[in-house]
Amino acid sequence: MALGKDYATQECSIARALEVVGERWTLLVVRDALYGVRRYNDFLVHLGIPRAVLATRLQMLTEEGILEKRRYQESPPRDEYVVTDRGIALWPTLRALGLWGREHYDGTVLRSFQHADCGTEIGPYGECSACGLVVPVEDVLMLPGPGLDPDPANPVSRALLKPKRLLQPVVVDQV
Amino acid sequence: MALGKDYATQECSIARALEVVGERWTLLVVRDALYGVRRYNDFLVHLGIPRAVLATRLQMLTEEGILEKRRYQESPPRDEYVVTDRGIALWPTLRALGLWGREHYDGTVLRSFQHADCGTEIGPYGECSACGLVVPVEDVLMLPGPGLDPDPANPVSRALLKPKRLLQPVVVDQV
DNA sequence: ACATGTCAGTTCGGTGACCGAACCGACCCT
DNA sequence: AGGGTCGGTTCGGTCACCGAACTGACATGT
Repeated sequence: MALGKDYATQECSIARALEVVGERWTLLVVRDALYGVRRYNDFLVHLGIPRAVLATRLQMLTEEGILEKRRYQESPPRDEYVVTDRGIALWPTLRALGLWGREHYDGTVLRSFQHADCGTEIGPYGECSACGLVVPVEDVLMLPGPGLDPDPANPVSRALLKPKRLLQPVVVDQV
Repeated sequence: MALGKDYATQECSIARALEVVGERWTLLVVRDALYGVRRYNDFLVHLGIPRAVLATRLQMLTEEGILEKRRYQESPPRDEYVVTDRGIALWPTLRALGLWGREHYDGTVLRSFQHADCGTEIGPYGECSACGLVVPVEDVLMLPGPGLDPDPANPVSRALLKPKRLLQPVVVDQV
């Protein structure tokens, strides 16, 4: 994890988790992967992250089994990074964190997440209160909220304005 | 947040949250606060964190309204840091993160969390399946699991072996 | 009176993670 | 041949974090 070493003295699952996803940018990369971002350049544009840091994070997340590197064309060779089950399992954490940030800092809805089957807003543990179950991530519908810039500069942000289910690859229209 | 600046280009509640609690050690300090740790020295001993970093984090968390500094004796003047509602609201995030770490890395239960009223293990939505409700943090009973060292070196870890409710101040026995 | 100990920090020198910008190689198109 | 894209790597500078030492206010023991 970030800086120096690990949380050596800790005997704690939270500390163990933070050793893997606690570094700067890491959770945002996973978030984007859940949103359907898959390509190096799309992560780069959407996150505004230094190139070297992105390369390091993608490699580390791949080694940890959170992303999977997959060749999608041969010439020129191009790989995409697809989120695995282990990465998908981080959704409740990201959802809880997002709700906390919205509640205590944003004060407005930037994105809303609904159960695709019934339209109910997803709760802090990724559950649908109406159906009383944890909604599978692929059944979560992401919609832009009123607080979101309706005309962002970069094409990935623009592609993420369309309502879409999580995990569905994002389609970036070429200019 | 960690390093340099913020996540400037992001319009996202998750990024906003990480600007506040995304730095190294920060979430572990909040975790300890929820466990009932309140004093500088207890945080220091339990976390094994550099003193300067702890001082910075406590000040920042206080400014952000996640902890509250409170004088508990006058001579010598001593303050304790008590978690506020805003900090308590991070419990679902920490719970989700801990479950992920346990599931994917630890493979054993280090601490278990039960509904104090009925002894049922808290579910993945923070709910008590027996009572059918989301358990308020003060009604969560924390118990040591089989994976936890039964005789830790430092007195704070030892005090946290006793079953106790979250938020209840931890009692460290002097030697 | 004086030494010793505790608590809550601050100070300091060294290391290394992160930053932005430039560069690189493989491939494509014209 | 020239220019553009994609997915990186390299590089110098800055800043966060690291551990250890120091400080000051107070309490305790003799």
